[in-house]
Amino acid sequence: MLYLKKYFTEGLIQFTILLSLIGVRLDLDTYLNNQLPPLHEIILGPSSAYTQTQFHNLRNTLDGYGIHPKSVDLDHFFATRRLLNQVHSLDHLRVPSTELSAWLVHRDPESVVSATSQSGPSIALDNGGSLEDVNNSEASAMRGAGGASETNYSLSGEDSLGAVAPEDSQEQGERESSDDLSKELTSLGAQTSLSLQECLRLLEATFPFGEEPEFQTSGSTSQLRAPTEETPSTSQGIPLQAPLSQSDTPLDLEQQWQDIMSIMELQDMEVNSTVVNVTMNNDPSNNNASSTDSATSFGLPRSTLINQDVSLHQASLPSCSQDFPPLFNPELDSTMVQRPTLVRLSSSNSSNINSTFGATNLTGLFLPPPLNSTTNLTTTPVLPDPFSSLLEESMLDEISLLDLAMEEGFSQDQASQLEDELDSDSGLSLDSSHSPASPSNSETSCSSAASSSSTSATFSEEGAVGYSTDSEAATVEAEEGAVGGYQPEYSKLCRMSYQDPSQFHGIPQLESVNHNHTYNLPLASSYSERSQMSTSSSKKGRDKQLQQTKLQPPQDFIDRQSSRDERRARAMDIPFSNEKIINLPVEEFNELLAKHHLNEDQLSLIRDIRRRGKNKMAAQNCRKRKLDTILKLEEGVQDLQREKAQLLKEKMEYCKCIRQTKQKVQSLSQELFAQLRDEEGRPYSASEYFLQYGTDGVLLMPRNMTTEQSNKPDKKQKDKKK
DNA sequence: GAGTAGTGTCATGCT
DNA sequence: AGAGCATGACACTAC
Repeated sequence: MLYLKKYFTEGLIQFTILLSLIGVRLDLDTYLNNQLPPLHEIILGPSSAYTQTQFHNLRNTLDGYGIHPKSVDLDHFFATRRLLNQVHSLDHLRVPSTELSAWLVHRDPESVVSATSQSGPSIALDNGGSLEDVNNSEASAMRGAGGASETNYSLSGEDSLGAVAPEDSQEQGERESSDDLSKELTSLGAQTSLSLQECLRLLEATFPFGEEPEFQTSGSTSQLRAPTEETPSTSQGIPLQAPLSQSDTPLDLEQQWQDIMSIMELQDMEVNSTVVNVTMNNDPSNNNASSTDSATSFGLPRSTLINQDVSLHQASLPSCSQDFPPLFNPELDSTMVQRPTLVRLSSSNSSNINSTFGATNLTGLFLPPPLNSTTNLTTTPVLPDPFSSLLEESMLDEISLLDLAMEEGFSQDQASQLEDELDSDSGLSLDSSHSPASPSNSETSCSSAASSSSTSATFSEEGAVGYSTDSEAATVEAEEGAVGGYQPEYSKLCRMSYQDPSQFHGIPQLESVNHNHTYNLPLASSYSERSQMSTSSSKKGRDKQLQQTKLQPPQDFIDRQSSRDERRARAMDIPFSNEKIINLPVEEFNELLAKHHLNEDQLSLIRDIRRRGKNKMAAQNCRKRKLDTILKLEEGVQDLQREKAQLLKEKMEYCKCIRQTKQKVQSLSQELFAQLRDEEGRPYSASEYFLQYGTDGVLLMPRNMTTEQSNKPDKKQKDKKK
C-alpha cells in the first residue's frame, strides 16, 4: 500500500482516481476468481458493467448535478473529470503495450514465464524481424477485420525488414502442451525471430482463450527478472498457466493499476524520441516510486531489465509527423502523439516500418484497432472491439462528451443550476426570503401555479399587505416548506425569475404582490424569512436560532428585525405600510398621500422609502440578471464544448477511416510491388524503387529520382492500373 | 479574525 | 421634469 500513499501525496486527483479504481479492482477480484474475461478491460477501460457503473456513479455523484457549488465534493467532481479525461486518453495505449509483451516471449525463449506472466506494459523490444512480424500480424489483422483477402504479405522483397521465420515445427507446437511449448521456444532460441502469429498461436495454445496471463499481468521487475534466472524451472515443463494466473492475480491488479497511472503520467510528459528517455521519464518521481513496491513494469527497473534483456538501446521512436502529419492537429495530437511512445518502444527499426508500411504504423498508433487486432488475433478476440467501442463510443459519447463539455465550463454555478433544475421546489423561494409577500411570491406565482395560488391569495387579500396577513403568509410559507425553503445561496439566486409587473397589469392585487415586501411588517418580513429559513433542512443552525428567536418577545423581535425604513415609518407614524408605499402604482400612491395629511418629514420619508424599496428590488433583479447571464454564458460554453467533443470524435473517426484506407493502399501497393518484375524477370528492389500514385495510375519510380525527374515519367515506369 | 456571500443603499445614468 | 429602472460601488451582516 505504500505506492498508494505516494499517489495520495500527489494530489486529490490521483486520490480520486484511486478511489474509483479501487472499486473496479475490488469488483475484478471476484471477476478474476471466476475465471471470467481477462483483465484487459481493466487496463483498457471500462468495458464491463463494473466500470460502467463506476462512471455512472461518477457522473451521478460527481458530475455536479448533485453537488452544491460550495460543496467540497466539487473538488472530487473536477478531479474526477480530469480522471475521466485521463482515462479517455488511455484508450489507445493499452493494447499496443499488451501486444508487445508477446514479443518478449518470442525474443527470449528463456523468458517464457516472464513474458507470459508479465503484462503488456512490459516493453518487449525487438529488432527488425519482430517489427516485421508485428507489421505482418497487424496487417493481417487489418485485412481480417476489413474482410480483405488473406494475401500473404511476407514482404519478400524487403530485405530491410528482416527475416520471416515461419516454421512448420512451430505450427505443430501451437497445438501442444505448455511443456512442449517451452521446449519449442527453447529450441527456437537461436532464431532471431519468428512470426508473430506463430508465436502468439503457441501462446494461445498454451494459455487457453480467456486466461492469457501473458497479456493480463503487468510485468513486475522481479518477475521480469525471474525468467532469465529461473529459466530451468520454466524449461522443465512446469505448467505455466495455473500458477501464473492464480498467484499473480492480486499483484497483477496492482500492477495494472500502476500501469494505468504510469501511462497516464506518460501522457502528461513530453515524448522523447528514444526509448531510454521514455523510460527515464517514467521513473523519476511517480512511476518509479509507485512501482517499487509492486515492482511495476514502468519504472527504472523495467527499463534496466529491458536494456539488459532485450537491448532497448537500439530502439527508436519514429516521428509520427513524418508519415501522418496533416491528420493531427496540435490539440488532438498532444495526446495521440504521446501514445505511440510505448508502442515505439518495441519498434527498433522505424525506417523499416516506414519504408514498408508507411503511415500504417503511425496511424495504427493513432487508433487502436490494428494493434488491437493483433492482440485480438492471438489472445482475446473480444478485447479489441470492446475496448475501442467502449472507449470511443461509450466513453466518448457518455462520458467524454459530457466531461469534455464540463471540463472547462462546467462551473459550480452550473452545477448548482442543474441541481436547482432538478429541484424545482427549492428554486421557488428565492425572493420569498424577504417576506412572504415579497416579489418572490409573485415570482413564485409566475413559475408555479400551485404555490402562487396559495401565496398570492394570502397576500392579495388586503391589497396592501397588512401585518396580520404577513404573519399568516409567513406561516403559509413556512408550512409549504418544500416550496419556500429559503436558502440565500447562489443556486437559489439562480432560480430567481425576473419581476414582470406587466404580467399583473389589470390585477392590482397581484401587481401589488409583484414587488418586494421587505418593507412590510417588520415582524412579518423578517420573521417569516426566518421561518422559511427554518424550513430548510440544511439550516439546522438557523433552525435553532429561530427557535430561540421565537421565544423572544415579539416587539423586541420586531424592533430588532425591522429595517431602518420600517422603524422610521413607525417612528414617524406613517399611517400605511411600507408595502403600499413601495408597491402601489404612482397614481394610487399619490392618492394615498393625498388622503392623509402628512407633514414634510413624513412625505420625505415616504418618498425615500419608496425610492429605496424600488431600488432594492431593482438591485435584486439586477443581481439576478447577472447570475442568469453568467449561467447562460456557461451554458454556451458547455454547448460549445460538447460540440467540440463531438467534432473531435468525428475527427477520430475520419482519421480511423483514413488510416484503414492507407493500410489497404499500402498492402495493395506492396502486393503489387512484389509482383512487379523487370525485363529480366527479377523483382524490383524496394530500396531502389517505389510506387508512386498518380491520376493516371501507379508508377514505379526509382528512389534516387529527384523531384524534377519524377515529373518526367520517361524513366522506368510501368502503368499498373488495378 | 479574515474571507466570502448575501443584501441593502446610494449615486448615477438612462428611458 | 419626474418616475422608474439598471447598475456599479460601498457598507453591513451572517456564516
